[in-house]
Amino acid sequence: MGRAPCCDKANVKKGPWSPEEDSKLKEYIQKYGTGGNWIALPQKAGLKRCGKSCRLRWLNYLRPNIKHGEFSDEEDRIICALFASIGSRWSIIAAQLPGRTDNDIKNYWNTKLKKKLFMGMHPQSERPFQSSHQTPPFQTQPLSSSLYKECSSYYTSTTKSFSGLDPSTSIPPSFLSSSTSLATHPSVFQTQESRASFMQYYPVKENLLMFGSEGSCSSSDGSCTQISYGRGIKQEVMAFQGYISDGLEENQKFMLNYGRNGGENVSQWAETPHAYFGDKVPLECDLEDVKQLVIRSNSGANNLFNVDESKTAEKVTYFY
DNA sequence: AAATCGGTCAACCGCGAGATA
DNA sequence: TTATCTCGCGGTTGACCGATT
Repeated sequence: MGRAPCCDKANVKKGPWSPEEDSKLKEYIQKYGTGGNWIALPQKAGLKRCGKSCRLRWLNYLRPNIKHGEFSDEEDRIICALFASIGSRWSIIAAQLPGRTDNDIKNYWNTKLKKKLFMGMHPQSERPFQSSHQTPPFQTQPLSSSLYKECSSYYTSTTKSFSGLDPSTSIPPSFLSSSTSLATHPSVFQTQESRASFMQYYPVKENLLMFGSEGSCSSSDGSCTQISYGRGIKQEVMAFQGYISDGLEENQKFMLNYGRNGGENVSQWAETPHAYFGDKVPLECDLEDVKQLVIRSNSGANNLFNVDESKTAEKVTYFY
């Protein structure tokens, strides 16, 4: 038996939203909220739209504080750093860029940023574009030198590791206070190495790696989950633990405490005592992780980061 | 001036996860 | 435990628009 459709496809309007529909939706949500049920919302609001379509329109366009227009270099850097670290988890990346939506960032990455990155690293590139409909982006603006420096320094072929990201500048403070913490997305960390590399970005405050709280509300659904620290957290150690071996005392152990506190999800990284972070903690990723990341991101026909699996490590670095 | 091409981005689709009955 | 429903995510599509031929 197939999946039931979320709405009556025959009786819903598709395509671009009219200003009238926009104002209907906006007015309704501002007055009554979503009611936690997008499926029922269009009927209540007098819209002939699918609930999913309403949700998307609200989240990506109508909700307050949406930022449109050019991305700053700093935003470029953040996207770049996070993409290298966690891949195409756009909602997570969006959560670190207030006012930006996952859709925005995804579009920006696919249409501009990866080309900028490519051009910045290979201004005289002879690299072939492997699909006939891939246009060499020679006309695009080269990556700014600072961003190029940042992104191109991810990978060091001699050590087969990524490095060069300064944790104190690459990740904005809001990253640390996101309501959509990575801690709630265990699948983000597909390998021990990537877990460790991500964790290196988090500052340590009194022996705790912290997620959540502090009023930042940038998740793509516009909702906030207040994270509380300390008291009352049910100590429920979840799926993953990380080990960081470089820049820390050997095999320093971190644990994610995750659970619910009075109906709220709470999560908290904790470390055993005596850990320290040096001034510069290199970002370490296993080469295979990166290859897999690139290969995975390659499935689309328009992807510029085509990688032949047979390429050497040196050639893999070519793309970053 | 018309046709074609390429880039952008809003919107759609299908799937997995989580909640609930 | 299972079935069903809704939400949210990431990949993809296609309309639109400006540039080029």
